[in-house]
Amino acid sequence: MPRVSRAQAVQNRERTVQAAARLFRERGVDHVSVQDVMAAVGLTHGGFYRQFESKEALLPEAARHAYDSMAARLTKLDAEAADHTAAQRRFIQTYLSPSHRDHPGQGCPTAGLVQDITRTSSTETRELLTSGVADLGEWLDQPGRGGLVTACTLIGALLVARAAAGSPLSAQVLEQVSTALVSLDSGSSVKAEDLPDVQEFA
Amino acid sequence: MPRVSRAQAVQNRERTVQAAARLFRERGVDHVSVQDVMAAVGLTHGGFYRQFESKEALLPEAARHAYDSMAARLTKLDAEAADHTAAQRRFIQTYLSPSHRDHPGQGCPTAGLVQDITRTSSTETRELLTSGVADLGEWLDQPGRGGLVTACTLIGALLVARAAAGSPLSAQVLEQVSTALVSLDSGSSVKAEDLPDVQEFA
DNA sequence: TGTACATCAGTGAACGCGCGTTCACTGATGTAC
DNA sequence: TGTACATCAGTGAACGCGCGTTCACTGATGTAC
Repeated sequence: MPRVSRAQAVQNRERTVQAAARLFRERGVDHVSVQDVMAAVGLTHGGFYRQFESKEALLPEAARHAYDSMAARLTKLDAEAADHTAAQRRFIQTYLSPSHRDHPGQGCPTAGLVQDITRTSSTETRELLTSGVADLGEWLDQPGRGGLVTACTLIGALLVARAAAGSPLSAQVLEQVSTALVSLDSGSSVKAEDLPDVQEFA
Repeated sequence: MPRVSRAQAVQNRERTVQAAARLFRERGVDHVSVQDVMAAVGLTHGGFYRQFESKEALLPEAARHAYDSMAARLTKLDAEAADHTAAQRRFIQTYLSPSHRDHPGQGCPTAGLVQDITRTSSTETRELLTSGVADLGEWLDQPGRGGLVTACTLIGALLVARAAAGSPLSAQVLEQVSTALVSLDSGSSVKAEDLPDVQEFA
């Protein structure tokens, strides 16, 4: 099996980063072993060190991958929506959907990695979060409501909804925050039932 | 040394829970060993199991301790402030202070433990977070702004500010969110410089 | 194009370490008389 | 109140396990001629 083509090796590396980006967000860095990541790509753990210096070195690459997906999502929303305000509204609804709560692996990198990034010594990784939040804040900016505030509200609500999963409070948080942000946005009161049925964040 | 009085043993147990409540919030459960907790109380690790069934059993007790402190803080704020609105304003300012950002050990249990509680299998612990957030939401409730939304905004802002510590964004988040929440509260624009100098959250 | 050799991606056993947990032991505390 | 004994909080060595990392090895790939 071993000694795979150069192209294959490069692809394996990319898939490893992608798997780590998902697993780290799902379980947190500490609950994902090198073996877990490699198994997710169909390889054994030993080969990991021919591609990465250490497990620690995976975090910045995984974070970059996750934040790139996030940026792509924002661009796509703008392309698909009627205008930026509509894109913002759609983003908020999707962000606060039960689906996003239940699938952190493909979800918001900030929500999935805050804790690990808070404790990492990797400046690079911390800067990824910082610019990711700043960019999201700009994208969410509205007259009368700073985008950074909206971003923090979304992140806090999602994290609380995840921790409270199983309790009625979880859905309640998603609904109340969604309603508050969207109605402020449109200037009119919007009921949770009227929101479009949002399936997947990723 | 061993065989300490009954009263001393009870006190040692309480101090152990207290130390865990601090350390878990500071570093996360996974980065705190049983030895760390016992050493913080001046004991050795072996004795731990005469007081607790396992390390896992510490989390609900630590969480309860932390949420009790939180509840006491809210009560105290109401007692000291002119009215509830003033207490709310003061809470928000303290919550979003650099001091609270830099000292998670005595700070908000939800912000400090969300990640660990999200992943725990302890229903008891999850319920502590759930009722803690619900209570805070009620306490923060205002006409025109659901308290749950405010609570999520505070939590999200604090977590982002912690992860971004060292970057200008960190202080920016604290200031912008504080200003947004307090000015909405009072109905007038309040500048960050005008906020009282808040030293400690705990 | 074909051949011989070097490279190196991936394998899987092994190592070292930290951590949760156990256990025999100690000796002051608490209790029974 | 005093005495003898049982209890048990705390000690520190030891165990087992998982995980990050290393390393000798394999054999297809890539390259030099």
